[in-house]
Amino acid sequence: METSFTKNKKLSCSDCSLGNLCLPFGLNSDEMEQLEDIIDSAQSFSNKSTIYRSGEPFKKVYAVKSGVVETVVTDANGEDHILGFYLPGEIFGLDGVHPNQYLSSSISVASSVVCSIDFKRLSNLAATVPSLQQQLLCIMSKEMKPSITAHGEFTAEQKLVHFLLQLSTRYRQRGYSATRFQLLMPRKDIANHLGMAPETISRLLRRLINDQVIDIQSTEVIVKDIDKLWQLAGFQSSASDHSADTVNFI
Amino acid sequence: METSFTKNKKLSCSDCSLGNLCLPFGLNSDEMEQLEDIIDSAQSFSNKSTIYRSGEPFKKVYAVKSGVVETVVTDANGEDHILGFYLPGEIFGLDGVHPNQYLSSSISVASSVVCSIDFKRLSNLAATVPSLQQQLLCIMSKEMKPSITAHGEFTAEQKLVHFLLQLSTRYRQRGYSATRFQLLMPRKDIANHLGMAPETISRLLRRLINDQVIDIQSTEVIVKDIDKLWQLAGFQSSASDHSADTVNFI
DNA sequence: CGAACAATTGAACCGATTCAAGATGCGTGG
DNA sequence: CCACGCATCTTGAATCGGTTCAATTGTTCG
Repeated sequence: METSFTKNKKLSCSDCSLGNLCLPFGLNSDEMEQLEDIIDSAQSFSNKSTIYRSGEPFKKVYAVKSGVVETVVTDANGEDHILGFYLPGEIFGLDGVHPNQYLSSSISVASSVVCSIDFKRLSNLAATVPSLQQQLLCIMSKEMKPSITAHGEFTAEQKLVHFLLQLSTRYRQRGYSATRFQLLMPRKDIANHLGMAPETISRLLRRLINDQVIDIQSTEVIVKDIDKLWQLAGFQSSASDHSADTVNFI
Repeated sequence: METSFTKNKKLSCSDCSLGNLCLPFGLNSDEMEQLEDIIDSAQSFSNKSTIYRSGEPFKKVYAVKSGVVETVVTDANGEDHILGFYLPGEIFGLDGVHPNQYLSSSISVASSVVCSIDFKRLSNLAATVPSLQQQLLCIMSKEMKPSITAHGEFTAEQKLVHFLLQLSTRYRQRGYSATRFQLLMPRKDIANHLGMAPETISRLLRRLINDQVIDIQSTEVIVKDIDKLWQLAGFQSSASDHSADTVNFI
């Protein structure tokens, strides 16, 4: 049993990110077949359409294939709170494991394609495939790390810059450009997520553009000075390499 | 395989909380023995002493037996950020699963007793004990739900009141009183965690005391009007029952 | 093309921080 | 046991960052 961790050399923690396919590396072809067997076919969702609703029983987890998905909770006052955005290659819905129902709703931003996986079958499979189990735990461990900027004590600019860096890093991890990427979600949603007014987002982006740190062409962000961006985020280290993995945390 | 979820009727999601012992229900005596076998003996930590440091390799997860433990990250500017507090019966250290090292440090607030569990052995055991696997996933799923008040858009009073309600709920879940509990961590740490100034904590607590909502006697909080507290938190529902489980989320 | 919505920009306002000072509590040593 | 010193907590007044409100411009789509 102890060896089940060490013998599978194919799996390292950086593999946890799951590639652009719905699911992970480190499986032999037989295991991979079993896995593909339980993945449902991809579904398309148009802008603002709901993938699952808060309160529904937890059955499936989802992987984004294209587009962006946001998760939202509505509080007792009817106010929505956007908890996070999920980019292509990322998994969402795992927060439903606990009370065995989704506590947030997931909504497609722009049009998105997602594929779903029955969680019971996935977790049963994980019990027989150690590397799959570890990857599941890895993904969840990652999501346990709230963006540190959520913990207050940061200026609006730091929060926004950090948000941009996070997107950049996550796109890069999935094989996309870290310096040219889509900002598909509306300002209003970014503002909601970061806990500030849409007007503030506007003003700050304007300032970043004026200062030649970034450029924005329609929905595309072009990072012109990533070091400056890191500096503005409040982490002066030339952190562009290894810290990529910890951007969610620090 | 499919039946491994349904046959173990002893396990329901509410069991995920782990009792006051280090580990969970739903195991037969043989499984329980295997589990106890891998739990290390309890260790004591004095006030402000470190249990593990950010950057150390991830080896163990920990359960609080008494006292309070906080997890902290230090950013590149040398500023500390308190990510969370762990009460008796709760598990911490699981955030280290991902990059296979701890990204936060854990520090005892006041004096605490904790026991540790080697994670490799725990996760190997989980692979053979489905209910243990599910509980692991459950605990992590719970921690994936950041306190919604962290997502900005809340007044300082709402954040603080929500924090108090969260403590109350978590103490109750572990069999302690929901209306009389210890506030062991200093104001400064609460302020840091909630992203506000210590002075603000002071003023708000004073107001809550003046308004007869709570009382504070040295380190003990006495909740005098829990309905009012929920109301102040911004969730007017008489939510004292089932929402207990979702307090982290909403 | 025009309507509806999203984004931008300016000016007044407000909540929370900051700075400064005083109060309370607590362990140590005389 | 009290006196001292240090740390935590409390309270007040000035300041500032970000919000709110309002008006304008830009963009998307039927």
